[in-house]
Amino acid sequence: MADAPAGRDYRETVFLPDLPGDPFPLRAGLPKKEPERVKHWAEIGLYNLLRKDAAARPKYVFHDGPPYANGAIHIGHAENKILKDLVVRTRQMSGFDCDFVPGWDCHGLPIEWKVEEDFRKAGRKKSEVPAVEFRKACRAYADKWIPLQRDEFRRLGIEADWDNYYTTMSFPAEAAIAAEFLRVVRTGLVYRGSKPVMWSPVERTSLAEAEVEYQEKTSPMIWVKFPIVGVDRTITARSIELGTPADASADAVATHAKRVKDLDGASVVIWTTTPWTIPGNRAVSYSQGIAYGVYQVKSIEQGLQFEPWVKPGDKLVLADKLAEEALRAAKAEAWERLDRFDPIGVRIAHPLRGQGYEFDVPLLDGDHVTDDAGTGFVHTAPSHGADDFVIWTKHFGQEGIPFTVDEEGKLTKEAPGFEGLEIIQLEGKNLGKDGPANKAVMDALIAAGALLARGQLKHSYPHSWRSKAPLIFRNTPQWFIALDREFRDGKTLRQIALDEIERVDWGQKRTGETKDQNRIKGMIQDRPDWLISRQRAWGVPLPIFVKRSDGAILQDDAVDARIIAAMKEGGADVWWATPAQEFLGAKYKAEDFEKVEDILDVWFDSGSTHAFVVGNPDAPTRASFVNPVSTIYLEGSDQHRGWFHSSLLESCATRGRAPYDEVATHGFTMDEKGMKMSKSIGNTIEPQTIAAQNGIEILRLLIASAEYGDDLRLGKIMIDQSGEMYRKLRNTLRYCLGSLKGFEESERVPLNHDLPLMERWLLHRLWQLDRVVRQAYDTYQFRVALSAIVEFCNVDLSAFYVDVRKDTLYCDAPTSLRRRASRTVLGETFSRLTAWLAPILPFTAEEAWLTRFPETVSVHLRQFPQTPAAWEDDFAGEEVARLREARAVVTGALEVARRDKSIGAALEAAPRVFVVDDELRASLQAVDFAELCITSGIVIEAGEGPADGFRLPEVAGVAVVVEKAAGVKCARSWKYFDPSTADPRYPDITPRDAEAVAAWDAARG
RNA sequence: AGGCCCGUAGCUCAGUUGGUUAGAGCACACGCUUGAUAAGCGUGGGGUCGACAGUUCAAAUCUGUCCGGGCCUACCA
Repeated sequence: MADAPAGRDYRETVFLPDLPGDPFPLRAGLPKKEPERVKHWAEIGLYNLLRKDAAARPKYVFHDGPPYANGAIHIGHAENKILKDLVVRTRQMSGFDCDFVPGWDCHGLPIEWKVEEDFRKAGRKKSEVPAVEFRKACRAYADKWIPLQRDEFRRLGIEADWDNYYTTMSFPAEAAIAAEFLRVVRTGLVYRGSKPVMWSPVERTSLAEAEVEYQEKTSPMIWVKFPIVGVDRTITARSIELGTPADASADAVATHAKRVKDLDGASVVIWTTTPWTIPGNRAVSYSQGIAYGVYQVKSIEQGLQFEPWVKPGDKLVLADKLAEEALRAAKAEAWERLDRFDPIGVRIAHPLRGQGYEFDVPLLDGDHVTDDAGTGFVHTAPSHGADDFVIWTKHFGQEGIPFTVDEEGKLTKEAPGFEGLEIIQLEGKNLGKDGPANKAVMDALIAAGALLARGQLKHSYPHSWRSKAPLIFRNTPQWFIALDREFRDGKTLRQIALDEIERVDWGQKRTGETKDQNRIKGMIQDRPDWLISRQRAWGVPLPIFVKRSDGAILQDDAVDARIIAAMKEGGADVWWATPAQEFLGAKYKAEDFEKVEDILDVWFDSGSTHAFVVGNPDAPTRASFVNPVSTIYLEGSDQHRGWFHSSLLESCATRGRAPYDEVATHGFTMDEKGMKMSKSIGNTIEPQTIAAQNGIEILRLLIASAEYGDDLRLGKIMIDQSGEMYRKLRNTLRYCLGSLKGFEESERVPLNHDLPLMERWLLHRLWQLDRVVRQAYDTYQFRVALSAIVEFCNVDLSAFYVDVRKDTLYCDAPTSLRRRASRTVLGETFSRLTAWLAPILPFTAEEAWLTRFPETVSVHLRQFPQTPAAWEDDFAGEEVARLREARAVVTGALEVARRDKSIGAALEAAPRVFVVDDELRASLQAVDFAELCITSGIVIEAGEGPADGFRLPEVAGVAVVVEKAAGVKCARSWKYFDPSTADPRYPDITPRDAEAVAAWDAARG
């Protein structure tokens, strides 16, 4: 072959990066390939291999917050689980053992509703279905969804212990949740109080806000007088300053005297549309922001067909803005404003004083009071309204809130004079209409002379969405966990929780962001006691007995142990299915105790998962949870009031510490305009759709590149952009694979400063990138890592290193040191890129890795490669940066020449480069600058260069004049060269190419 | 309605303690290449930093008000 004819086609001698059979095509076919890979990982038991591999490493616990076992997963679930997967995978590859046990939350209303509906369709009311049967149906419902969701999560590429997931409804979990509650009971924090809830007398049940619908209803409205019975001398700011209990100045005495005179016989007037709540009245609220006056009636309207209740001379206290309206309703004709009214120190009586309502009624300052309607004073019945309850408990705690209404909506003996009266009619054709309670109360008020006026009002009123009957607010006994009761080293639960919030890293240690910490802190600071009892069916009971004689909770280890043991065997159902005496044993008599039948707030369930899933902190459930370096929770930012919150309180109550060391949050998925996704608007995007159309890695990449702490925007443009990013990354891996084709260990060169500058520089870049990527992954800032990787691939590799080195890679002989160095360093690059990308692109990284190393098991069993400190090479870094600046002037000049049509490809040029600076000129001369500029030749000269030379304003002292390359075009490398230098055997190619072809020919005989 | 948070090029993001003409990648336009080719390279256009007011010699950066958006304020998870 030595005498190869001129005009030979050298293409076969060029080391092009195409791969035989193209095992790693640019067109990835992700939608089809991803599910196959998931199946493969399951088959080889990758998860167990990961555990085995990492068994000896430090532990890092990621505790999965359980999604609700109901319905197909949506895009929010996908973001959540993908972010978790990113953390788990990066921890695992950063030298830790990061075991991930996924879980499901199973109890709660949504399933209860669904099951209730199913029973109703079958013609059975919930009240007719035995509790155990009903619960069994709920369990079956959750059980149906778990495997479906699990498969959807696996499709997202989430690596987890999918065969050993946890649920909050497994028997051991239910027993553990009950046991956790009993632990809290032992702290003394659990107490029985009460709270008004939305109640449907017709259905005899409480309702959730979501079960309530608002409809028009006509109600009576009444203005009621609360007589003023005393005016105390007030303590002014000035007297406090002077240290005297009351202002004793002569002026103050006179002012007080006038005040007493003005208010003598006066009444504070309230307005309400629920007369039946008057027996429950315990306070009147006012607002400091409203101006009030004392009004005296001068005359009443004449010619009325009835005698109004108001009389000339009556003194009424009203908000100035609403006084006229109230006085007109009372049929007053003329009145006089005697004075402004100051509520401080005024004592008033219940309007039914003398009939069992002997107490004074305090005047309370409340933010909820407005002067938009009514009288500016708000009738406050803590049993019958949320605002009422809040303002009352703020001043007086749980004391003194009466139970004036029973579960049928009848007034009780705590409403003297009205016992047994129905608020709403429960039967007959008037079902849902007002019962006799309203009229009876109004009659009593009239008889007491306390009614000022009345009328009728059509307004929006809550109704049950099922029975359509009107609802009432009813005070019911409930169980609470106290936040401000000292229990552990003299600290309260609130204090311990706040201390733990300081200890935990909410991002302030990782990124300096304090918003999550502030948010949870604010919530814990402000929240009321934890209401933990619910009158529902699908949950874990409060497994306690209350002594009838004194209301104390029975605390007996033997009883508790029997309850827990039974639940471990038979689940929470045993609480309903087992006679109380069996739990109580021989020591107690069942009839002496009330068995609590409420269920626990489902937040208590999820707040207890740390106890039975990871065994926080001293009873780890797996070897991989022993002595963790750190325990992290990561959820949507709504969980500040959800899981983060309940877990914190539960664990602080039972263990005195938060169950986590780190918390990270993510925002919500929005549409492309940043608007909330909703089915009714039709702007939702399903993860299943992205998986089927684009491949789930496109979504993973999108999430990894986002600032996930903020809301995530999702639309076609973003998905397309992510697809482009994917293509670039994949093509980079593909090019590496092609360039490394047939690489053998013997070809490897030592990685030291004897390498060519380009390779020294590339190693230096990898060293830099290594630091950025590690630091970013350590702080869960995936976008920082990814953008550094992408920029490296685009700017350093594709546009520079590879572009320059193509000539070497394609045309040098295999023995060329330059080519060997390049391939060795590209191997290191490939090694790092596949590792760094593996958490984000688990499918593609695996595909690339196994394409190069088919004998290995999985890229995911790797660690992020250690990068030797010796790769740091500031000289190479700075030198190449200078060379690239000069190169930018050359490419700029070539672009001008191209526009002139004087050249096409860069190889057609041989520019002259004028460099003023001696040092820079020396740098250019120290390397093959033509190679860097991908030109066939280059001339470096000293000086400013000609005036019409090409210059860039940002690169001073460099000018370029483009000249066409001399000689002939090499038939192999397409470089222009002097044919007189050619090897006679290969006259049409450069000597370098001739050497390579000779070797190629020799290898093939 | 309140509490907390977000708002920099078409898109995703950088912008150190306030300090020169506000950056990157992608997208877009034009050109080159046709040996990364349903690829690769180069050049270029594009931003009153949500709006307004203030503090300052100087504001994307600090303060206030407003606008737009989100989460929370559920016997929802």
